[in-house]
Amino acid sequence: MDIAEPRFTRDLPEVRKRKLIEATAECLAEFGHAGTSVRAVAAKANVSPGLVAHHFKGIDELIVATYDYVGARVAEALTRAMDSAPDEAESKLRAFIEASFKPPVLDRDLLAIWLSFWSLVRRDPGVRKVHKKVYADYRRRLEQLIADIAGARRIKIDAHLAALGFTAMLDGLWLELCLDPTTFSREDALRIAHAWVDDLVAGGFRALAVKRR
Amino acid sequence: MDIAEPRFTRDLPEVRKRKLIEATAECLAEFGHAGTSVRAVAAKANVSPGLVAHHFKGIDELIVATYDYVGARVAEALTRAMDSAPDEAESKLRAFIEASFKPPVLDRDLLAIWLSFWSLVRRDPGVRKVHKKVYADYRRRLEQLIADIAGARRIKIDAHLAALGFTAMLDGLWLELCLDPTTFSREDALRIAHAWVDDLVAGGFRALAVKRR
DNA sequence: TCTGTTGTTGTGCAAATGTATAATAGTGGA
DNA sequence: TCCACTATTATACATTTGCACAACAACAGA
Repeated sequence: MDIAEPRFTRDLPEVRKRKLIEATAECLAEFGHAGTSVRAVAAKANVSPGLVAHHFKGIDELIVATYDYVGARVAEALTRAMDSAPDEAESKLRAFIEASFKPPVLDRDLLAIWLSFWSLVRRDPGVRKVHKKVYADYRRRLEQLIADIAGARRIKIDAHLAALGFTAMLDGLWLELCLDPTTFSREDALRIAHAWVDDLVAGGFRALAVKRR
Repeated sequence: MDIAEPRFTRDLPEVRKRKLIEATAECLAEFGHAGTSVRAVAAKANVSPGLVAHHFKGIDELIVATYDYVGARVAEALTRAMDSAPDEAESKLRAFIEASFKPPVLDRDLLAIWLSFWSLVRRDPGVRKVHKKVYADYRRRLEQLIADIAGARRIKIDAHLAALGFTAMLDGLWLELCLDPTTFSREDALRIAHAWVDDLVAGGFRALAVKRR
């Protein structure tokens, strides 16, 4: 008669870790950095607080893991957008822009995670390393696209500097749009970013032509 | 004989508040958002914890006040730079750029304060209001400069959109430079920003020419 | 010199936090 | 069916947090 219903289910460490990471993401989105504690995450994941300590050293490590996880999903979304675009640099760059300003990239919840992570960058060398790597990858892809576009059109440009400026602009627009979607719109951001590409294609940014690094 | 040395000195509310605000700024810079509590601030300011509660409702209100205070100092620094430039829009814009990428604006400590503030924007309507105002002012000034530059050269451009893109780029560069000064340099950021102005002056950004808002 | 105002202290307390620990019980393999 | 492994729970404990309170004392005005 008594179907012994298990008081808890046992998961492979990787599975449980992923669940905890997802719970952390929810906590950061819902309560912010200040409200995201080991206990809050445990409650959100319906497990005991001790379990979090069993899998992660502390809340900081959990936030880093969350950044890793969510960051990979963002990179995926961007890659998918580029892959489904025609096999031509400009189209891919524009697909990248489009993907940058719609979910899952344009997402208030994502910003909360990013903010928490950024606040850890300064004090934790390991975090700094992860951040460096993620952004280097991010920029390398854009730099390549920009170099391809310029190369095909015989435009002389320091693709490295151009990519720095372009990513900074995308980041800034993304940040502001997540923080306060009422000041300007998705469409404004898209127009601005596409205009930058128009300018690149038209041979603008001549001041960045000289390679000097 | 006994020179009664006062156990504490009495300050006017405004003076004491400023001291607490400065202590908060130091805490945010030193310990980050997580390590900035009422007690930490009190210790940094050499006062009792109770005093903080006497002047501010809680740590959040203190962080907002700190953002207000520091934000005003930043705006001051930028204004001073523009005022000491020749009375011509392009010169002023370039002075603005130069000031943006050197202390006290380019400052790791400042970023810590900004990050804390940003993390409050989402949940607190009052904070959101302050943020909106600060950024609106910031953009209005740049928009005016851009409009002046374009107007003097008979260049058709949507100054509003252009200012949005330009501020986003400055913010992105500033953010990245504060987070990790090793990926690229102050000089890189300056070149990129100045190149944007070069492009504007040369009549670039034709895609933003159509006013459509 | 006295007195009222209020900035300031010091302390206490309940709640929340991180971490450690022993005990428990799912789960796969023998 | 039993056993070993370990994911998981439950609990405890020392700290830290925000908040509240009463008492104190600096300072200005009379």
